[in-house]
Amino acid sequence: MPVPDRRDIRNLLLKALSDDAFNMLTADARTIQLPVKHSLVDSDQPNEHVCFIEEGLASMVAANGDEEAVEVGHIGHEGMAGLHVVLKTDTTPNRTFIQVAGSGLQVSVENFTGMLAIFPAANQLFLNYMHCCDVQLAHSALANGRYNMHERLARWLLMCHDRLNGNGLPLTHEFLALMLGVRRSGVTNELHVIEGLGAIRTTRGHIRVIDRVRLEEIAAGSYGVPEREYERLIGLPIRRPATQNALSSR
Amino acid sequence: MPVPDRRDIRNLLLKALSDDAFNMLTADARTIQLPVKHSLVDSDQPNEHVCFIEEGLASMVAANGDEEAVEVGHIGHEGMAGLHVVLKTDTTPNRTFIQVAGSGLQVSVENFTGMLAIFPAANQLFLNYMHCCDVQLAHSALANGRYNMHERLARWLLMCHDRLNGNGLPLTHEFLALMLGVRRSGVTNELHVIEGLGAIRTTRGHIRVIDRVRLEEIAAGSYGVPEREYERLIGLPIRRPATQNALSSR
DNA sequence: CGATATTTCGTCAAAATCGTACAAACCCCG
DNA sequence: CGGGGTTTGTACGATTTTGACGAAATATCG
Repeated sequence: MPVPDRRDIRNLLLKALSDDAFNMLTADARTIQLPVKHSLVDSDQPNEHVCFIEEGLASMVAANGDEEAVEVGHIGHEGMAGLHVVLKTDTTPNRTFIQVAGSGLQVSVENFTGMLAIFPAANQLFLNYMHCCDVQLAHSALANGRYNMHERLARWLLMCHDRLNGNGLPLTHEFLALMLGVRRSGVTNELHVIEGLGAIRTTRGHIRVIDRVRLEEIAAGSYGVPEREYERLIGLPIRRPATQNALSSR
Repeated sequence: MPVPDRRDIRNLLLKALSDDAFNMLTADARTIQLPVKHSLVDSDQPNEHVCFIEEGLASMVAANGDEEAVEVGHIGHEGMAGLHVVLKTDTTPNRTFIQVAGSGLQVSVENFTGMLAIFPAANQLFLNYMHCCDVQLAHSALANGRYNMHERLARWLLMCHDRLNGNGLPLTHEFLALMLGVRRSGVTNELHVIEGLGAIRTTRGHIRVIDRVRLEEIAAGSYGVPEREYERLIGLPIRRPATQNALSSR
């Protein structure tokens, strides 16, 4: 599929690029569909492309020799998959794959790094984004270490809400459990609690945010620092406006 | 204090630099003592220097508006404090400070970034180190999310052991608790268990590793991935040889 | 429509961890 | 030697999370 017109681009990083850099990058790009579980970066495998998410959600997951894994990075229309190529590193032990189906712009690694070499401002933009991801990683560790399921779940829902259109999040409890590294029925319980507090409404395979302010209260300090850093350095808002009782827009 | 002779340098990143890059960097550098709690990077404050650790240990800690904090990065003679300047980012929300007293080479940010601009190989070295720190961050999140105190404590001791000379680690339970984000007396209990397994011996304010192999078994999959990535990309060993019953060398 | 797979709900006892508190052991300094 | 601060050992109940299971509800597809 062809690249959409520049004005229709959703990806914030692409929006932040200069016209010249954008044109060079997209000369070689194409729009691809991103079905659930589609792999964007495999563990310890060089990847041929990076992918700018236009719609949907990807997760970066750290895993190891045991079967253990947790999500450490959240990527939506504000970011890209394959960030390690910004550091000119060929592979990474982390995996990245699609969690909520969508679409994205696929660019070859050569073209991407070539563009970075020519446009210093673009290179700096991606270094800034790299830094934001570092902060997000650090705060994933903080959340996992110091907050309980209640707050972590709210944090996770907020991060999804920031990165998806509308207020409906197509997520199963199973998936949330996998990402948070907790037991599935623990997620079920906590979702009920959060629903009882009036922040969300759940139906099978679907969670709707109805009071974002409340959700931010629940997440407490576990949410916010990486998001503010993104806005400071990239210059575009990532956090959604705090709509209360948004019973509209699915 | 003056910079030591190149051959006496302990820092692995400095060792990996070319002579020219090293000379440029150290023309402006000086050796400084690093007492416990000495701050190397403050939260959201631009720093004037970066610091290459020669001896001792620093921690990068993520914190937020609540009083919550955990260690997310471990820095010893294999690394440097102030890594975000490699990305040309002026500030970071994370703090970095000394945990085990030692010494390091202090270099001004201007000189450091100037050196990076002139020597592409050096720039790539630090990008590689950046990537290693990312992996470490990710695995801090993994450890916090999926491993219990027992394994996390062993992981932490191994990371200290890698970065300090000898087998003695000058650490109090209180400090370990702070870093791991757990209760102090929980650390006490677990240390007893690990001591009972014959991996360490503890005295007041001091932990001695006596069976590293055992310690690695205890840490299970929580330890190892970031270390292997470092060795792959930097080309120098970070993990200590597995000495059993090392009742020698303090 | 009916069969099948997926997703959700709920419950139990057990384990891990926490919060708090206090006493004992230890070290340093005067 | 003796005081004062630091570090460690230990205890208690409370809270959180787990592991394992089966039943109920809902989607999907032929």
